[in-house]
Amino acid sequence: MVNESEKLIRSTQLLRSFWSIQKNIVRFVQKTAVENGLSVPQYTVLMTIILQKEMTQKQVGEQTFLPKSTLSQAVDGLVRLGLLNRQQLESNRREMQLSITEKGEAFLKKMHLQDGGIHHLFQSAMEPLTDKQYEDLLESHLILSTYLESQAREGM
Amino acid sequence: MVNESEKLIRSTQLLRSFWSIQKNIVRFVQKTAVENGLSVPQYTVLMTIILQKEMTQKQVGEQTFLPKSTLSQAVDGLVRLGLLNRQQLESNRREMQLSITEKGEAFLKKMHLQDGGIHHLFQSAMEPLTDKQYEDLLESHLILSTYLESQAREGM
DNA sequence: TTCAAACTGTTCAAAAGTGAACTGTTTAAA
DNA sequence: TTTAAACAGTTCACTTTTGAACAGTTTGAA
Repeated sequence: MVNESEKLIRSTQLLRSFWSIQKNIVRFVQKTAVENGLSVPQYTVLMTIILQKEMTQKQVGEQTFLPKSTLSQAVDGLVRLGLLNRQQLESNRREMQLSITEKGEAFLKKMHLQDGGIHHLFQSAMEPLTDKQYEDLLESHLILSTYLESQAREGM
Repeated sequence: MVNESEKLIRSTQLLRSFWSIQKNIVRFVQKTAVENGLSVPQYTVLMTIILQKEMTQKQVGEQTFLPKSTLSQAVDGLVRLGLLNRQQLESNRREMQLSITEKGEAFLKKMHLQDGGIHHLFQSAMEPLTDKQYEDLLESHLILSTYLESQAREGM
């Protein structure tokens, strides 16, 4: 049986555990982004859009939680760099349809293969994990993020 | 057997998995911090120091990866708020010895018990995890963070 | 000793991020 | 229709974060 104070200890421990990985991810994402002339929000936007090739700015905002002014500026920069296409949605002219350009795709691909980049680093870090550990990890993360996302919606 | 392209897929998937949790943690840490009149770096510093009660500013920097100008300002604010003690180390007058004040400890404790705070949220999120899943999760994270930390040192 | 290099932290100008007010669009109630 | 409220995105002034130059301290080679 797990009492209240035990639960607080556990949640603190798990948070610290995530934080210790998180700070490293952020550090390397930052490094990778800056080396390629992007800000962290810009990198985040690209990584989000590449999954579906085409999304509205609104959807990107919902997925990333970036404040809309930050998002607007990030997108603007990416468009100016020629990495994103942006055009009003005909069905609703308030919304912006975003899609990654060929240049954008090539850019991301190059970034990911980069030596010393975050992906390369993570591949090495994962090496000691067994297949089972990897699968379990993804599953546990999904359980947590599902709950967190559901809560996130509320405070908006 | 896992080939190179499979490895890239996996590392991308795991990174995304962490990111989806991370963005929620950051969001709530931000919220919790702001509600209590702190910046995120300040909250980070407090959470780091509470573990050992007493650390040098240098050590805090090594643990958090905060740029030293950010760290300096964060600490300065915390000292001004009366949450941290700061004094030169007699054994090396370049270094600053930091310790949490009673007020600081009480402050953190209050924050952690706060309803709707990040700890409260995480406790609920963890509910569906079995003990085994929890243990495995911590273990896998430890494997990953151990490697990441060892690499982090290099680019400094 | 002396003094140059390494170090720890601070300062400050510049860069990045963000809240709030705004523009233009859509919706739907009157 | 008309029009007020809701909505998506932009702008801009303000805040926060950060790199680079700096001040003071320590180290160790000469």
